[in-house]
Amino acid sequence: MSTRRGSTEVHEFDGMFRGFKAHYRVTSVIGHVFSVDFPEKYQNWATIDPQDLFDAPILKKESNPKAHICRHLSNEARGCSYMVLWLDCDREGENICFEVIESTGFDIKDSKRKVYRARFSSVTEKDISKAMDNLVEPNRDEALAVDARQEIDLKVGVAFSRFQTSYFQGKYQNLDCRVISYGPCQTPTLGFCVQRYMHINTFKPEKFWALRPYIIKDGYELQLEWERRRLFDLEAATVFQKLVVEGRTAKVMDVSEKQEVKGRPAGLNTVSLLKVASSALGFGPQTAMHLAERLYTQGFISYPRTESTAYPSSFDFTDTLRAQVSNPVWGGYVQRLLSDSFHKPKSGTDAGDHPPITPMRAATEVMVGGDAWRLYQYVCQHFIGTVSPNCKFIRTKVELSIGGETFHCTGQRVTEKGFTAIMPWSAVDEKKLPSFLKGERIEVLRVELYEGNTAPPDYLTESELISLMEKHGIGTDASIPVHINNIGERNYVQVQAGRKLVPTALGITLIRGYQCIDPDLCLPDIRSFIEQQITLVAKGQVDHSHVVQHVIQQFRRKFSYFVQQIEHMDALFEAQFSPLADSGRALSKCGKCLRYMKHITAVPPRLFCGTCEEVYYLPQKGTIKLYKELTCPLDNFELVIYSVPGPEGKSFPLCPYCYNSPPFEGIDTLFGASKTPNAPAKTKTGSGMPCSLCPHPTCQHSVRNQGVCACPECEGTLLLDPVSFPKWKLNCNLCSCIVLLPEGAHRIATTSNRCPECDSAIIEIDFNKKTTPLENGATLHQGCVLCDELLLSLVEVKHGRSFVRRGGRGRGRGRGRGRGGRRGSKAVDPKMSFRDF
DNA sequence: GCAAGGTC
Repeated sequence: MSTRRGSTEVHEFDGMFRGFKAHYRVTSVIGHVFSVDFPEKYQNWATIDPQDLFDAPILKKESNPKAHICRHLSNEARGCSYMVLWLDCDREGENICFEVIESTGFDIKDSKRKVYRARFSSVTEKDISKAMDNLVEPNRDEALAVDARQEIDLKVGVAFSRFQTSYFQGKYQNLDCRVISYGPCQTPTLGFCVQRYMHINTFKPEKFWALRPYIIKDGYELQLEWERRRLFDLEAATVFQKLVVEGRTAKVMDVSEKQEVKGRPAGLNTVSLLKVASSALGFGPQTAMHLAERLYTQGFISYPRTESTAYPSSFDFTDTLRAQVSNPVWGGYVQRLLSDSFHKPKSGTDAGDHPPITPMRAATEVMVGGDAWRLYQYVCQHFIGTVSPNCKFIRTKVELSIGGETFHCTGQRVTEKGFTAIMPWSAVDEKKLPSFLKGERIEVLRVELYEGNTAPPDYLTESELISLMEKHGIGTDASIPVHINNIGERNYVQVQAGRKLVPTALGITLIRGYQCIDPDLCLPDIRSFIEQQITLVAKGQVDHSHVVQHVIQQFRRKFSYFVQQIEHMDALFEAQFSPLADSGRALSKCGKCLRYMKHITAVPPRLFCGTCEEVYYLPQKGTIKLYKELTCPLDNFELVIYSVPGPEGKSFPLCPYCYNSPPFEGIDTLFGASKTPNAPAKTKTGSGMPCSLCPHPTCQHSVRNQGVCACPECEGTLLLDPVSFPKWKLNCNLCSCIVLLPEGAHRIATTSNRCPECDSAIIEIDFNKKTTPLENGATLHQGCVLCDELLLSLVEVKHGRSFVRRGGRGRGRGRGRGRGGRRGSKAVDPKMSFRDF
């Protein structure tokens, strides 16, 4: 086999296919190739009514455009006569099959260039050969069911999330949450936590009483258990107490011994691993998955995402056990298992996905590190437990009668430790009991009337939550940790000691809100409903688009009812959170009513106009100040200055209105550059549009009119930092590049003139009289920062990793969209380079 | 800034 690199590796070899010689080419994807989203036009929160999202078209976009998986598949498929799809054998896997088919340009109807699907549930030679000999066709219906789920989840989730975020963030300042999300998995997950919280809060303790007689037998003092356990009536309990006290002696009515069995575990699946990781090892589900993934990629354990607890018939237990013989703790135990012939594991369930999680090769703490080591140890112990004998013990029960009431005591004696030898935490407690003879009479030492209170349950533990999610079909093995993480990240719950999930005021208020408007919204049935509907598609019983239409229609109605009734939920918020009007300091003037808006610094930062009852979001990080009372010529809003935090903080002006509603249709496509690999996310300005990114042709604050020249590091433009006096500088609007200008100058400004050489903006500098570099004490100088020798000698590039030569970009202003320009005639202009800096 | 699903 030969292997070469690509987006993913490609392996090639010669072999046989269906009785003919064939050259094989094997490559892979990395999860879904595509994911769904709304078209650009629907991305603007300020202009799109969430209700319209239900009717919006949806697009499939490449999940990871940088990986170029689609192009890779298309390239590798060229020249192939057959394609065999070996994806996970579940619905999502079937859906990915069709994503691959689409990417490669194969056609399932083409009888010459055939597409096959391999069905297998483990990657062993036997299973692979069997699947290769029994190729089937990919199942379109199963794939369509996933398409349906994707569209439903997207539309429902995004519509509700946008509506409730805008509504509540537009009214309250201390929600402490960037987004108030809704989802058919995350919301019921939160619902479970809040349900437990309410159970605790509404719990009314009740007094109960129990009789506890004590006897002495063979020198041991023993407390006997009452057959009635406990009574909630003191009077009745006192009557029984009197009877028992008067009984004075206990008569042994029966002594029985029973052989009991505690069964060894079945194979380990993801959900069990996550539960143990949380309850016994103290790792949250997300951490546990990361550790498990690392152990998997390093070859120490098998694939960690599986539902199955049944081992495949081809599983090699001997090999897996042998790898553990060298372990200092359980090596000897494993050796004995191997020589005494290990036990056949419990049958478990086969979900048809992957085998249970098992150790693959021996590890040491030094090899994998502390946390991963603890998880690895558990995987090993669990695996060895599954092929160990059951635990056997004898339970002795002694029944006694005192004054006509029945009591008992029990003892336990382990006869065979079995798997509990390797999993000591599940050991059966030994309880010694003296021997009793039937008919024997024993004096009663004393009779206690125990008074107790019923107690509420504790907060839901992560482990209990995982069980509930699994039981109700909320999420999958891969997504359960994500949902649990989400409700924490959004500040709906907090993880307390013992990995207990305590809902926050926000979490509680949200669930109580759904409960009073439409309880369906936070019940687990909402997921079951979607699952059950798309199963109809998977089975080919109902058309995909019918199901989507039907389900979307249901949710559209739920949504409009929710919007209509939101005041009921709002009443709960009102009681819990502070209105925007009560907080924040007046900062800048609204362009509509010309009154001051308040600056809300709580997450998410916003400006709030109390008169217009409008909210204008601001960048997440950094500080906001008024910008010289300048106003935006397009909408009259007073501009603010946004400063990126850090010692070399950059500042950019932004208009609160334009930032939220860019002044052009299709503005986002103009920002193609912000989505290229060089530029993304580095702007740290959030998703809005500051003036430094605005290409408006006439506004004097736009990058078209404030840009000086092209950034030497990226596709961005350098702009004069208007508040950087006396340490004047140019900031790139996309990356971290900064160019320091002559320090201490009185004034530096851009002019409307352009450099005839490189088309950069000519800047004007008014030097300080004492430090002017100009002859005869002159202070005023105009020039191009790139071409003027004096200026060039006075500037310095910061954060420029490489001074690459840039060319063919025109003037840098407006990203080369400027008028005229010299591109073409002089494609590579050395003057555009910052090399000389 | 939004869902849930896949994956390193």
